Amino acid sequence: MPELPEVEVIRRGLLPYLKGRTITDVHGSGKPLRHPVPLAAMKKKLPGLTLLTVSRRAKYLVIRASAGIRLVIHLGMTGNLGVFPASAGMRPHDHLCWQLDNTMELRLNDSRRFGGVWLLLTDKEEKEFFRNTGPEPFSRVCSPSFFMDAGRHRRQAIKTLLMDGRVVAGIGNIYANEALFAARIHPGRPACSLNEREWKRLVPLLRSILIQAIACGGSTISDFINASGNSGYFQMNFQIYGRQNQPCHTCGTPIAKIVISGRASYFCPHCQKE
DNA sequence: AACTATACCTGCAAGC
DNA sequence: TGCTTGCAGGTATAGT
Repeated sequence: MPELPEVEVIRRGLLPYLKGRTITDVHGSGKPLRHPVPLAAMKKKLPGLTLLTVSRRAKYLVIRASAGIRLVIHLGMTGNLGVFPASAGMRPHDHLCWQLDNTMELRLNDSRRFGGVWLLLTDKEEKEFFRNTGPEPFSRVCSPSFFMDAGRHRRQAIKTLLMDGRVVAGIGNIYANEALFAARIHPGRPACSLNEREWKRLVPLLRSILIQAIACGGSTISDFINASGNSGYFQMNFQIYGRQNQPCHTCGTPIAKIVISGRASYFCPHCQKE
Protein backbone atom coordinates (compact mmCIF):
# COMPACT_ATOMS: atom_id res chain seq x y z
CA MET A 1 0.00 0.00 0.00
CA PRO A 2 2.20 2.75 1.19
CA GLU A 3 4.64 4.92 -0.60
CA LEU A 4 5.28 8.50 0.50
CA PRO A 5 1.81 9.82 -0.48
CA GLU A 6 -0.07 7.03 1.28
CA VAL A 7 2.00 7.37 4.44
CA GLU A 8 1.44 11.13 4.37
CA VAL A 9 -2.31 10.63 3.98
CA ILE A 10 -2.33 8.22 6.91
CA ARG A 11 -0.32 10.71 8.97
CA ARG A 12 -2.80 13.51 8.31
CA GLY A 13 -5.71 11.24 9.07
CA LEU A 14 -4.28 10.00 12.34
CA LEU A 15 -3.09 13.33 13.70
CA PRO A 16 -6.42 14.62 15.07
CA TYR A 17 -7.15 11.26 16.68
CA LEU A 18 -3.79 10.95 18.40
CA LYS A 19 -2.64 14.46 19.26
CA GLY A 20 -3.03 15.16 22.97
CA ARG A 21 -4.17 11.63 23.82
CA THR A 22 -2.47 9.53 26.46
CA ILE A 23 -1.51 5.90 25.90
CA THR A 24 -2.94 3.64 28.58
CA ASP A 25 -1.71 0.21 27.46
CA VAL A 26 -0.15 -1.71 24.58
CA HIS A 27 -1.03 -5.14 23.27
CA GLY A 28 0.55 -7.27 20.54
CA SER A 29 -0.16 -10.48 18.66
CA GLY A 30 3.28 -11.70 19.63
CA LYS A 31 4.20 -12.31 16.01
CA PRO A 32 7.30 -10.60 14.69
CA LEU A 33 7.02 -8.09 11.89
CA ARG A 34 10.04 -7.63 9.64
CA HIS A 35 11.99 -7.23 12.88
CA PRO A 36 11.12 -8.26 16.42
CA VAL A 37 8.58 -5.84 17.94
CA PRO A 38 9.73 -4.14 21.18
CA LEU A 39 6.51 -5.07 22.95
CA ALA A 40 7.97 -5.34 26.46
CA ALA A 41 9.70 -1.97 26.15
CA MET A 42 6.50 -0.34 24.85
CA LYS A 43 4.44 -1.79 27.69
CA LYS A 44 6.97 -0.46 30.14
CA LYS A 45 7.61 2.99 28.66
CA LEU A 46 4.49 4.15 26.85
CA PRO A 47 1.59 4.00 29.33
CA GLY A 48 1.03 7.46 30.80
CA LEU A 49 2.79 9.29 27.98
CA THR A 50 0.97 11.96 25.97
CA LEU A 51 1.18 11.93 22.18
CA LEU A 52 2.42 15.25 20.85
CA THR A 53 2.87 15.03 17.08
CA VAL A 54 2.68 12.62 14.17
CA SER A 55 5.30 13.26 11.52
CA ARG A 56 6.64 11.41 8.52
CA ARG A 57 10.18 10.69 7.37
CA ALA A 58 10.49 8.74 4.11
CA LYS A 59 7.86 5.99 4.44
CA TYR A 60 8.10 5.96 8.23
CA LEU A 61 5.60 7.51 10.62
CA VAL A 62 7.14 9.07 13.71
CA ILE A 63 4.81 9.54 16.67
CA ARG A 64 6.42 11.78 19.26
CA ALA A 65 5.33 11.39 22.84
CA SER A 66 6.16 13.19 26.06
CA ALA A 67 9.44 12.33 27.79
CA GLY A 68 11.17 12.54 24.41
CA ILE A 69 10.05 9.08 23.39
CA ARG A 70 9.11 8.30 19.78
CA LEU A 71 7.28 5.44 18.25
CA VAL A 72 8.40 4.74 14.68
CA ILE A 73 6.13 2.71 12.42
CA HIS A 74 6.73 1.37 8.92
CA LEU A 75 3.85 -0.17 7.01
CA GLY A 76 5.81 -2.43 4.67
CA MET A 77 3.69 -3.61 1.73
CA THR A 78 0.40 -4.36 3.42
CA GLY A 79 0.42 -2.38 6.66
CA ASN A 80 -2.37 -0.07 7.71
CA LEU A 81 -3.09 1.98 10.79
CA GLY A 82 -6.48 2.94 12.10
CA VAL A 83 -8.16 4.24 15.22
CA PHE A 84 -11.00 2.02 16.42
CA PRO A 85 -13.30 1.83 19.43
CA ALA A 86 -11.73 -0.53 21.94
CA SER A 87 -14.93 -2.54 21.78
CA ALA A 88 -14.55 -3.25 18.04
CA GLY A 89 -13.53 -6.82 17.32
CA MET A 90 -9.94 -7.52 16.33
CA ARG A 91 -9.44 -8.46 12.69
CA PRO A 92 -7.07 -11.07 11.32
CA HIS A 93 -3.54 -9.62 11.13
CA ASP A 94 -4.10 -6.94 13.76
CA HIS A 95 -0.63 -7.19 15.27
CA LEU A 96 -0.38 -4.20 17.55
CA CYS A 97 -2.83 -2.22 19.55
CA TRP A 98 -2.09 1.00 21.47
CA GLN A 99 -4.94 1.82 23.85
CA LEU A 100 -5.81 5.49 24.28
CA ASP A 101 -7.41 7.31 27.20
CA ASN A 102 -10.72 7.83 25.38
CA THR A 103 -11.78 4.18 24.85
CA MET A 104 -10.28 4.23 21.37
CA GLU A 105 -7.18 2.41 20.21
CA LEU A 106 -4.62 2.71 17.44
CA ARG A 107 -4.27 -0.61 15.63
CA LEU A 108 -1.65 -1.84 13.19
CA ASN A 109 -2.88 -4.42 10.71
CA ASP A 110 -0.31 -6.04 8.41
CA SER A 111 -1.02 -9.34 6.68
CA ARG A 112 2.42 -9.86 5.20
CA ARG A 113 4.27 -8.53 8.24
CA PHE A 114 6.84 -6.62 6.21
CA GLY A 115 6.25 -3.58 8.38
CA GLY A 116 8.09 -2.61 11.53
CA VAL A 117 7.74 -0.86 14.87
CA TRP A 118 10.56 0.73 16.84
CA LEU A 119 10.76 2.63 20.10
CA LEU A 120 13.34 5.41 20.14
CA LEU A 121 14.23 7.14 23.38
CA THR A 122 16.31 10.12 22.33
CA ASP A 123 17.05 12.57 19.52
CA LYS A 124 20.32 10.77 19.06
CA GLU A 125 18.61 7.43 18.53
CA GLU A 126 16.29 8.97 15.97
CA LYS A 127 19.17 10.58 14.15
CA GLU A 128 20.97 7.25 14.07
CA PHE A 129 17.81 5.47 12.91
CA PHE A 130 17.54 7.70 9.84
CA ARG A 131 21.27 7.96 9.25
CA ASN A 132 21.10 6.20 5.88
CA THR A 133 17.83 7.74 4.71
CA GLY A 134 18.05 10.08 1.75
CA PRO A 135 16.56 13.60 1.70
CA GLU A 136 12.84 14.20 1.29
CA PRO A 137 11.92 14.76 -2.36
CA PHE A 138 10.32 18.12 -1.50
CA SER A 139 13.39 19.43 0.27
CA ARG A 140 15.62 22.04 -1.36
CA VAL A 141 18.43 19.50 -1.28
CA CYS A 142 16.64 17.39 -3.89
CA SER A 143 17.48 19.60 -6.85
CA PRO A 144 18.13 18.36 -10.37
CA SER A 145 21.84 18.84 -9.77
CA PHE A 146 21.64 16.75 -6.60
CA PHE A 147 20.23 13.87 -8.61
CA MET A 148 22.70 14.44 -11.40
CA ASP A 149 25.50 14.06 -8.85
CA ALA A 150 23.88 11.03 -7.26
CA GLY A 151 23.61 9.33 -10.64
CA ARG A 152 26.96 10.39 -11.96
CA HIS A 153 28.78 7.14 -11.24
CA ARG A 154 25.84 4.78 -11.38
CA ARG A 155 25.14 2.64 -14.37
CA GLN A 156 22.07 1.12 -12.68
CA ALA A 157 18.62 1.86 -14.08
CA ILE A 158 17.27 5.32 -13.33
CA LYS A 159 14.18 3.72 -11.88
CA THR A 160 16.25 1.73 -9.39
CA LEU A 161 18.04 4.92 -8.35
CA LEU A 162 14.75 6.73 -7.74
CA MET A 163 13.53 3.83 -5.60
CA ASP A 164 16.72 3.72 -3.51
CA GLY A 165 15.73 5.22 -0.17
CA ARG A 166 19.34 6.05 0.60
CA VAL A 167 19.38 8.41 -2.39
CA VAL A 168 15.94 9.97 -2.02
CA ALA A 169 13.20 9.16 0.47
CA GLY A 170 9.74 7.82 -0.17
CA ILE A 171 9.68 6.89 -3.87
CA GLY A 172 8.31 3.40 -4.47
CA ASN A 173 7.42 1.38 -7.51
CA ILE A 174 4.20 3.17 -8.47
CA TYR A 175 5.50 6.72 -8.37
CA ALA A 176 8.86 5.85 -9.92
CA ASN A 177 6.96 4.41 -12.89
CA GLU A 178 4.57 7.35 -13.09
CA ALA A 179 7.26 10.04 -12.83
CA LEU A 180 9.43 8.47 -15.54
CA PHE A 181 6.48 8.21 -17.88
CA ALA A 182 5.56 11.84 -17.27
CA ALA A 183 9.14 12.86 -18.02
CA ARG A 184 9.27 10.58 -21.10
CA ILE A 185 12.34 8.77 -19.76
CA HIS A 186 12.77 5.01 -20.19
CA PRO A 187 12.93 3.35 -16.75
CA GLY A 188 15.89 1.22 -17.77
CA ARG A 189 18.14 4.09 -18.83
CA PRO A 190 21.42 4.07 -16.91
CA ALA A 191 21.18 6.74 -14.21
CA CYS A 192 24.45 8.26 -15.37
CA SER A 193 23.09 8.75 -18.89
CA LEU A 194 20.51 11.38 -17.92
CA ASN A 195 21.51 14.87 -18.89
CA GLU A 196 20.75 18.05 -16.98
CA ARG A 197 17.78 18.86 -19.16
CA GLU A 198 16.19 15.49 -18.37
CA TRP A 199 16.74 15.84 -14.63
CA LYS A 200 15.24 19.32 -14.77
CA ARG A 201 12.19 17.83 -16.41
CA LEU A 202 11.93 14.80 -14.13
CA VAL A 203 12.34 16.37 -10.69
CA PRO A 204 9.41 18.84 -10.84
CA LEU A 205 7.19 16.15 -12.38
CA LEU A 206 8.11 13.69 -9.63
CA ARG A 207 7.19 16.29 -7.02
CA SER A 208 3.94 17.27 -8.66
CA ILE A 209 2.85 13.63 -9.01
CA LEU A 210 3.53 13.02 -5.32
CA ILE A 211 1.59 16.17 -4.41
CA GLN A 212 -1.34 15.20 -6.62
CA ALA A 213 -1.38 11.71 -5.12
CA ILE A 214 -1.49 13.14 -1.59
CA ALA A 215 -4.33 15.44 -2.64
CA CYS A 216 -6.21 12.40 -3.99
CA GLY A 217 -5.83 10.58 -0.68
CA GLY A 218 -3.14 8.27 -2.02
CA SER A 219 -3.42 5.34 -4.38
CA THR A 220 -4.96 2.76 -2.15
CA ILE A 221 -7.99 1.89 -0.27
CA SER A 222 -7.43 2.92 3.28
CA ASP A 223 -9.95 1.90 5.82
CA PHE A 224 -9.23 3.92 8.90
CA ILE A 225 -12.37 5.26 10.47
CA ASN A 226 -11.44 8.91 10.60
CA ALA A 227 -13.04 11.52 8.42
CA SER A 228 -10.03 12.29 6.26
CA GLY A 229 -9.31 8.59 5.78
CA ASN A 230 -11.55 7.98 2.81
CA SER A 231 -10.25 5.59 0.19
CA GLY A 232 -7.55 7.00 -2.03
CA TYR A 233 -8.37 7.51 -5.67
CA PHE A 234 -5.08 8.44 -7.31
CA GLN A 235 -5.11 5.00 -8.95
CA MET A 236 -7.72 6.49 -11.30
CA ASN A 237 -4.96 8.82 -12.48
CA PHE A 238 -2.37 6.13 -13.18
CA GLN A 239 -0.91 6.81 -16.60
CA ILE A 240 1.38 3.81 -16.76
CA TYR A 241 1.46 1.66 -13.60
CA GLY A 242 -0.29 -1.66 -14.10
CA ARG A 243 -1.36 -0.79 -17.67
CA GLN A 244 0.52 -3.48 -19.59
CA ASN A 245 -0.80 -3.87 -23.17
CA GLN A 246 -3.22 -0.97 -22.75
CA PRO A 247 -2.85 2.05 -25.05
CA CYS A 248 -0.58 4.88 -23.95
CA HIS A 249 -2.72 7.89 -23.08
CA THR A 250 -0.37 10.08 -25.12
CA CYS A 251 0.20 8.12 -28.33
CA GLY A 252 -1.88 4.94 -28.20
CA THR A 253 1.08 2.56 -28.36
CA PRO A 254 0.54 -0.54 -26.17
CA ILE A 255 2.33 -0.14 -22.86
CA ALA A 256 5.18 -2.59 -22.24
CA LYS A 257 6.17 -4.31 -19.01
CA ILE A 258 9.69 -5.35 -18.08
CA VAL A 259 11.38 -6.33 -14.84
CA ILE A 260 14.05 -4.00 -13.47
CA SER A 261 15.85 -5.02 -10.29
CA GLY A 262 13.07 -7.48 -9.64
CA ARG A 263 10.27 -4.93 -9.83
CA ALA A 264 7.54 -4.60 -12.44
CA SER A 265 8.32 -1.64 -14.67
CA TYR A 266 5.96 -0.16 -17.23
CA PHE A 267 6.77 2.16 -20.08
CA CYS A 268 5.53 3.35 -23.43
CA PRO A 269 7.97 2.11 -26.10
CA HIS A 270 7.18 5.16 -28.22
CA CYS A 271 7.19 7.96 -25.64
CA GLN A 272 10.02 6.59 -23.48
CA LYS A 273 12.85 5.64 -25.82
CA GLU A 274 15.78 3.63 -24.47
C1' DA B 1 32.27 0.13 -4.76
C1' DA B 2 28.39 -0.94 -7.38
C1' DC B 3 24.94 -3.78 -8.33
C1' DT B 4 21.69 -7.91 -8.34
C1' DA B 5 19.28 -11.52 -6.43
C1' DT B 6 17.11 -13.22 -2.44
C1' DA B 7 14.60 -13.52 1.70
C1' DC B 8 11.01 -12.20 4.63
C1' DC B 9 5.12 -13.40 4.62
C1' DT B 10 0.23 -13.83 3.26
C1' DG B 11 -3.57 -13.43 0.01
C1' DC B 12 -5.41 -13.39 -4.32
C1' DA B 13 -6.13 -14.30 -9.20
C1' DA B 14 -5.06 -16.84 -13.23
C1' DG B 15 -4.15 -21.07 -15.38
C1' DC B 16 -4.42 -25.92 -15.70
C1' DT C 1 -13.69 -27.73 -8.13
C1' DG C 2 -9.14 -27.81 -6.47
C1' DC C 3 -4.46 -27.56 -7.04
C1' DT C 4 -0.22 -24.92 -8.48
C1' DT C 5 2.02 -20.84 -9.82
C1' DG C 6 3.07 -16.17 -10.02
C1' DC C 7 2.63 -11.79 -8.36
C1' DA C 8 1.95 -7.74 -5.05
C1' DG C 9 2.69 -0.73 -2.82
C1' DG C 10 9.33 -2.51 0.75
C1' DT C 11 13.92 -3.03 2.22
C1' DA C 12 17.99 -5.33 4.56
C1' DT C 13 21.48 -8.32 3.45
C1' DA C 14 24.15 -11.92 1.24
C1' DG C 15 26.57 -12.70 -2.71
C1' DT C 16 28.91 -11.47 -7.41
